[in-house]
Amino acid sequence: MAGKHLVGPEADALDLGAVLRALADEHRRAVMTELAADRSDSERGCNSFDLPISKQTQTHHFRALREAGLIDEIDYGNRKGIRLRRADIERKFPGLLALLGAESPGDTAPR
Amino acid sequence: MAGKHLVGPEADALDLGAVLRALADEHRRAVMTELAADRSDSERGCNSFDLPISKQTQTHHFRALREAGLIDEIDYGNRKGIRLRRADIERKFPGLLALLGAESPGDTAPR
DNA sequence: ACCAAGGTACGAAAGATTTCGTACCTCAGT
DNA sequence: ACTGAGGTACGAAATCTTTCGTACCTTGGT
Repeated sequence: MAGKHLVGPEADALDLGAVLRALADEHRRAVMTELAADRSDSERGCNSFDLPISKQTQTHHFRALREAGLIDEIDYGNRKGIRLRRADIERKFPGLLALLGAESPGDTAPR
Repeated sequence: MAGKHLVGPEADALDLGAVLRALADEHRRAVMTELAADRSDSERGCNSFDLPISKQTQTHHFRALREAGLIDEIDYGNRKGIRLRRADIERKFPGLLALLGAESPGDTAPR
């Protein structure tokens, strides 16, 4: 029951185009924003995100995030764990994760 | 001959989703990478980028960049100028432009 | 006044993406 | 061994994007 790591790209092979395409989708970005906000980087269940889409579609999006190299997926057979690849992302694209939190409210400062 | 500024979103209204969708396209990202690399932020002609696509498609992409708030377009009637909105982008999404240069070669450092 | 170069508008074709229905798999608990 | 919860595979519909053809506009130079 150790859980099988599903494969994604190596840390060095992270591709900016693939990453940006992954982050361009609202649902995937919502997941990434939540993950980036949790500095403990603990593993999370896939259904701990409150996505308003069917489970088949969730499978599709989590796979897209994994194939972009943004998360690890751990397959336990009848459930799945998700973990942010923070170190790999920070090494290759420093500051990217911080941007995901930057669209919080309260940015309406007068210019 | 002053040139008319075509409208884009206000600096405060830059939206991360729109920005990431704009940057997800290879051609648009190539333009942005070139613009981000030139620290003088001088105005450039639209055909000074070596895009392997028709001019109608270029019109489409430059418009997408403007509507995302990433560039200003200045219409001179029979030609058009492009300028990076560096300050606005940096204020709202600090570090984003730096990421565009991060996919240069030479990142193959041993881990 | 004409023309050529650069650009846009509109519309259509081609290609990608997102979404979900149906069917099936895997494990935990009974 | 059965069931239920969580997840995947495959395929199809809907939607969105990218691309370009045709037609037209604007300016500068002849």
